[in-house]
Amino acid sequence: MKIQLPDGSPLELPDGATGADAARAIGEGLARAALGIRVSENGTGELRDLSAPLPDGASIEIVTGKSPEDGMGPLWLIRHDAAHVLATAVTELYPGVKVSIGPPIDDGFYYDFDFPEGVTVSSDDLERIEQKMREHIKADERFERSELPVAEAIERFRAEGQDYKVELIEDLVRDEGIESVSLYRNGPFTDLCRGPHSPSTKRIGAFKLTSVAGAYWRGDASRQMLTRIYGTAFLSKDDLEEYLRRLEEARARDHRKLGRELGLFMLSDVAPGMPFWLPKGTHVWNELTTLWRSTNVDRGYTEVRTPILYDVELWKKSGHWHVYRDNMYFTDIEDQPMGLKPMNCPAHCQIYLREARSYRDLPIRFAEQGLVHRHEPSGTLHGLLRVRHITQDDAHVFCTEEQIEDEVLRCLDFGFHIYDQFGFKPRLELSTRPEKRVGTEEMWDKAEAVLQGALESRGLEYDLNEGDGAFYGPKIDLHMTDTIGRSWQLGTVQLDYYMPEQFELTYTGADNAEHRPAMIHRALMGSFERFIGILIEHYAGELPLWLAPVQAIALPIADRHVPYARLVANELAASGVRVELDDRTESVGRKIRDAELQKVPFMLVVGDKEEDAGRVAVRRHREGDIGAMAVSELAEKLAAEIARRA
RNA sequence: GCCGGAGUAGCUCAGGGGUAGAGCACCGGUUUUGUAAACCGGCUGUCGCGGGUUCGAAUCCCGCCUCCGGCUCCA
Repeated sequence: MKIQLPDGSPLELPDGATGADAARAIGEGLARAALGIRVSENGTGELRDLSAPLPDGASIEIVTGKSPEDGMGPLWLIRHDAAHVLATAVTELYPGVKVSIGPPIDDGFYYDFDFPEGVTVSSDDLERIEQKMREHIKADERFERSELPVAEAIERFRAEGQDYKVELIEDLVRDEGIESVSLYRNGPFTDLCRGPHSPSTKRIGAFKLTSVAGAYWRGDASRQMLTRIYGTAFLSKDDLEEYLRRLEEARARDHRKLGRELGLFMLSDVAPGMPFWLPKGTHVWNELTTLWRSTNVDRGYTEVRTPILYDVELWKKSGHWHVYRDNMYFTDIEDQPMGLKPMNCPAHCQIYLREARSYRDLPIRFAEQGLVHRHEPSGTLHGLLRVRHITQDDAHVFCTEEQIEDEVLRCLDFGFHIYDQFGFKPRLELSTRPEKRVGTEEMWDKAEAVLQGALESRGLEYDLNEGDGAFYGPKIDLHMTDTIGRSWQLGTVQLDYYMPEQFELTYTGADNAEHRPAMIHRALMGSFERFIGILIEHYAGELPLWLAPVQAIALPIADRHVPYARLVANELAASGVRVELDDRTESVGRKIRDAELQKVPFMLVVGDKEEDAGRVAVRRHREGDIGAMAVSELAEKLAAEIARRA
């Protein structure tokens, strides 16, 4: 048989030859380094076991530690291996444990177990499990693949009490009509597994179990809670250490830690999920508000303010009572049931309804820094990134059918304009019609086409999230990741045909007939809370000058320089700079250190020399001394930089 | 909400049935400082909350709250 190598050259092999044979035919070194093989038949490549026979005429590529990862590469293989070794160790250490699934993931792998009644595993147990895993890796056990008819496989796993495996096979039979399954054995452990695997356990260069967590079987909250053990594996010890070091650094950028250290906000047991904004954090918030307000004016929005508490009848009409009640807070006022708003749309509809609207008025764009409350489950709260008190940079655009496309594009462009300001590169997601929805198929066809068209007309990459739209319309979401890679939705642009219907919004057309406007719901930053949280992590607390709570601090060298330092501070303040004065009786080294730790962009050191010359010695955060300049020159420079929002 | 872990001074953390500790912060004093921590002294606590066991509980047990990591949810 003949196969083709990546450089296009052919390789002749005996019939029935395997990937391992091919590697050996190319070279002993390659054979030793080989972890897997990528086999392409008819153009589609697939990662396979080295032990699998090669099809005649295929193109192959031996996967080694140096191969690109590209979705499924060397790391995928050894992490998959490591998951099996983890299950091997756990089944040995905990007799009676049931195994479920254990895939490789972005940064490592996990395996989900159902431990016998009364057995709990905590992070204290990980070391013991790692020890056992090391034994199996040291023993360099081979991964051996075998196939078994479905009936036999079910019988086997049932006999072993491995109910989850039985369920998996039964589902594979039902959904894919398979007749046999593949099993992989390494040492004493055999697992139902599609593969592929590297040749043996020793290929796992370095690994570490990282955490224990709960996870529902099949991601279904109504089913058994399993114990998930997370780990990570790399080809070398150095890679592992580098990864752990990066994780450590990432923790230092955590907005919750920085928020406390920099005095931006606080959280308290007396109001879980509802941040308190400290004076410094409030400056950040206010700067963002100024940006928000001016850009909304620039783009034709008018600002409104609406109540946060409404008669429950409104929520019944809007549909929230039916679909969103569990996420809302209710109270009675003089026996009248009221609900705190979880969204601003019904409020903006009330304003729309206040007067008769003409097609000449459209589009009408109401923007509000809208305060909504949502009952987020207690276990999901997370600093500023998941809160119950949410201040949205919300807006609703009421427009005609013909205006929708243009308005959607304007929303997106507006969003990118804001994100550019911070150097954010959001990941885009298009969510389409969910199973539970309102409106006609034609409406959905058009709405989805409009959103997709908007993305494509801007040449934007996006992930399609089928069936995940709002019940009233599809949406485009803007996502950012936090410091350890968790994805958070910030902005959203949604097309809504439902709310105008519910509230009977109308406008008079050129034909003098009544028409129904469409509604675009959009929040671009998403919420101030979440946006600032991401902002803090993005900048690692080193906010750009215009956002920095304290933009400059005057540092007198000795007490006798305090009056001059105060003069300097006053002059800067008069130019609109947020400036402080450190008049403590401390060494200048101490004052600098404290200002550096507070990440103050400009430190202004003043002593005899500066006072005599009417100048300040300027020190830039992290850069150090950048030389002396006249106070007026500095004031001008800072004011200009702040105005540019650079 | 679910699973696991944690909660001791403002912060970071030690202690683990018998008088509550350290460093930093804070306060007082001395030093008057030239680009990342001057020196000396002092203060600081419902050991998350409630109940129980005990002669005695921060420590053991039960319930609750909050936080952390996941999962579900949200989007």
